[in-house]
Amino acid sequence: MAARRQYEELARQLSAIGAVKRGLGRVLPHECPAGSAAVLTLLDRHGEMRMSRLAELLAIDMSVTSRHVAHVAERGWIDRSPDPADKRSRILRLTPAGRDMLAELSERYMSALAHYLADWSDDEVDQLNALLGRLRSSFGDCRPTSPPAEQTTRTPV
Amino acid sequence: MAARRQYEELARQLSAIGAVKRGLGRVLPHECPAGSAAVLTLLDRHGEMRMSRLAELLAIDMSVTSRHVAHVAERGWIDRSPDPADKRSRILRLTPAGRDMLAELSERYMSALAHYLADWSDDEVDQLNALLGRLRSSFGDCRPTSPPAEQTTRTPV
DNA sequence: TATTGTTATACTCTATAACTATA
DNA sequence: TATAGTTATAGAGTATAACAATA
Repeated sequence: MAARRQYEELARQLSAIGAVKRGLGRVLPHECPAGSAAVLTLLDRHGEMRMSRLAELLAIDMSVTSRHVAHVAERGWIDRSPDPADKRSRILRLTPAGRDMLAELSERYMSALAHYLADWSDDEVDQLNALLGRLRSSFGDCRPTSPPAEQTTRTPV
Repeated sequence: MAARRQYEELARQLSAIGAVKRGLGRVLPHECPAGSAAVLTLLDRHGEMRMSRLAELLAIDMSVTSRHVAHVAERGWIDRSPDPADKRSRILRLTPAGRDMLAELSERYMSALAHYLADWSDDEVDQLNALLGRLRSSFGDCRPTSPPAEQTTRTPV
C-alpha cells in the first residue's frame, strides 16, 4: 500500500502519458488510426475470433469495437465470415492485405521507438512493459458494465 | 537498444493503457473531467502561470488549453487576472474553491488507487512512476509544431 | 427471454486555421 | 511583423440506448 503522494503522482503520470500515445500515433498511416491498428494487432496475436471476444481484449464497448472492425473490413484488412455455429456471430480473420499493413505498422513503430528510446536498455523496456501489464491487470475490468470477471491472474492481452 | 518484439509490446501496452485511464477517469466528479483535473493539478504544483506555460506543461495545443481553462474558470476554480507586464497575457491562479476541488480529486484518486493497487508495494509504484516519467522525457516534444525544445534533461512535469 | 452485433446520438479530447489584441 | 490567447471547425475515440436477428 503506497502513500497518497505516490498515488497522486501516478494519476498525473497517467494523465500525461497521452502525449506519448499521440506522438506514437502520428507515425501511423492516415488510413490506419490507432483503433484500427489495435484490431489488427490483436487478431494477429490471438488468431481469428468473434466481435465479443475482440471487444473484451480491447477493453472497450462492443459498439465501439463494431465501428473499428467496420473500418478495417472496408479496407480489406480483415474479413468477417458467418459463424456456422451461431448465425448471430461473425468470425473475424486477418487477410493477406491485413498482414501487409501489420508489417508496415511494425516498421513504423520500430523506427519511431528506436529513435525516441535510443538510450533505453533492453531491461528498462522490459520493466516498463511488465509494469504496464501489471497495471492493466490490477485494474482488471473496471469498465462501466463490469462483465462476469472470470477469475484469473493472467496478464491482460 | 531493444528488440523489435519489445517495441511492439510497448506499442501494444500503450495502446491498452487507455482502459486504465478511463477507469480512473470514472471516479472524477461530473463537473470536473480529466482535462480540468490536469489544469488544477499543474497550477497547484507549479503555482500561477500564463496560458502558454500551462499548454507546454500539459503538452497540448494552446487552443485546447484555452478551452480547459475556460471550463475551470467558469466554475470558479481558478481566476484569470491580466498580466501587468504584458496585456496580451493572463495570469492563471487557483482559487480557494479550486483547492477544495483538488482535495476532492485527491480523495477520489486515493480511494480508487488504494482499491485497485492494493497488492502493489511502494517500490513498485515508484518504479512505474519513474519509468513513465522517463518515457515522457524520452519522447520529449514530439508534438506536431515542435517548439524550440529547450535543451534540458529535466523530467517533464 | 437473452444474446450478438449494428446504428444513432452525445460527449471528451485534440489539432488546424482564422481571428483579435497587444508587443 | 510577431506573439498571446480565443474561437470555429473537424476528426478520433468512447459510452449509452434503441434496434434487428438469432439462440
